[in-house]
Amino acid sequence: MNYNIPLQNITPLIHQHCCNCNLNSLCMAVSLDTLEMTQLDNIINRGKALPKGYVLSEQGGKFESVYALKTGSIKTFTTSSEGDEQITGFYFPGDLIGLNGIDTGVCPNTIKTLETTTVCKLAFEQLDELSATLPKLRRQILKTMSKEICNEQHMLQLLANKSADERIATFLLRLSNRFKSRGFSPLKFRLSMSRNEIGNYLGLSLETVSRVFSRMHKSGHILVDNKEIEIIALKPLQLLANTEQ
Amino acid sequence: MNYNIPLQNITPLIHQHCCNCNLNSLCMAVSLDTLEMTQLDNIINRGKALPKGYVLSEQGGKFESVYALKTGSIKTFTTSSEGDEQITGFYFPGDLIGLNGIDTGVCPNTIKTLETTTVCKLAFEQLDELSATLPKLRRQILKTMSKEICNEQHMLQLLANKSADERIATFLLRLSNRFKSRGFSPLKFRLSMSRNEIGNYLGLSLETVSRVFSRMHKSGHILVDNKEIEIIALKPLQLLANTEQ
DNA sequence: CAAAAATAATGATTTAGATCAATTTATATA
DNA sequence: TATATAAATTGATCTAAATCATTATTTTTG
Repeated sequence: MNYNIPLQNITPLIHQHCCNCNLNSLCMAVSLDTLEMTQLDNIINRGKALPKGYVLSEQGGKFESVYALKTGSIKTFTTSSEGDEQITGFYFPGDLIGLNGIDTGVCPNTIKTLETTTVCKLAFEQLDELSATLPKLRRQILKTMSKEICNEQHMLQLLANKSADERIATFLLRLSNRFKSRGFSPLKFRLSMSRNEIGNYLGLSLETVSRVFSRMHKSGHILVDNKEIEIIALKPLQLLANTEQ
Repeated sequence: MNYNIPLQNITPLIHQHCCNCNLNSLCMAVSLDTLEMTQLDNIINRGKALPKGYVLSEQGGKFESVYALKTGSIKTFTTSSEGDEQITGFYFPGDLIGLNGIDTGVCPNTIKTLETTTVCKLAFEQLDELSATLPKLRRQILKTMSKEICNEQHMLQLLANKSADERIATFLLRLSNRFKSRGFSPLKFRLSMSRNEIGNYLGLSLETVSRVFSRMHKSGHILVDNKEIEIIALKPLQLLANTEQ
């Protein structure tokens, strides 16, 4: 055997099937056995790396596929008739994106990469058919959508009656939790979205986002170096958030 | 045949099976054939009229059932650790409620009647099993959740960057559309929720809700008589909403 | 690598809607 | 049917965050 293959050439190989994917437990394939995973494997279209700003699916287009995020990050947003954009979510490795097109058969939002990103593309019709015979897969799809609803209800709560400080603190803590569950550092991470995008998502102006970051930096809660964030005082930040993450 | 049976005694009889239910097309049973409907019928527990303020399911409780609303109206809300309530949705006949408990197995919000209300209770495990053999039913469940996600994303957009006037106008127009699709009058309806509940849902104080109602009344957009609303100028109201319903 | 463009930080000013307060109207209850 | 309680309206005041404006920093690109 040749052990001299460069790492970057090995990586795609060991990750090319669901059963070897390290995102297994987060993604579709949770708790499926080997045979079931092979069936799932057969309907997956593994994509190559997509550049920053790449549009995976456009609002108004036909709903056909869902996407499993492998590396990088993604934003979803709706564009109003006046042309202004509302970000509806940020997504990270292991997330399954695009299921909300089922109802109307039309994509209700645009899916766009925030940085270099790799995804697996799943044809929805085939996924649905497969789910008839794989109860665990069926349950996983429902769980994903259920979680999405809960996330959005959590956002409603945040937007309806929380201050700028509470929104930002909650935003950072939720990111922290999500990174943690993916095996990334929960206390030190890089924001792949701009201040403007954070503000848009949280219903704040970009100036307010910037000001709150500065304030939290000065008060010693976090360390802000442009897009690099380090949570210094977790408990006080949680207190500041004043909400469940 | 006896044609002298009072109407209130007939109604429960002709509505006791899904295939005779006038909410058919909105609810679970959309496009199922007679045999399929009979199967669905077997797992449904039809309830009697519930009084105003009745709690169907409490936040934190075990997730076991979903509810199909037959008559009346319902609100769902989350309660934070500090005890304040955030309304996440209002529901009307034909709506299917409670699917967001699937992810964690725990009810993420409380489901409460806003007035005298009747519902059908469906055991989720049985519903899921049945959906394996009934593709249309499976699709209907996914559609319901997908629609819920879209609704909430629409709310995010509303809360993130719309004025009080836009929020209220959009709220009224969405109600109008929902009543219309249920065969009720789209221009004249009774609000089953209080100003306080509307404000909570829309991220506004009850005073602002009241003021906007008064303003819209004075400007001739709507007619407000306490809980009775009549939309007088639909187009101008849509213009005021400045958003898709 | 320098110039241009985009993004972020910070200060000054404005404002929409919250909060506080009082009154009116509607609903529940004895 | 009167009384108590809750809900809604309306006015006065306050404030958090938006907007406008400038400067600094970062990123892109020729």
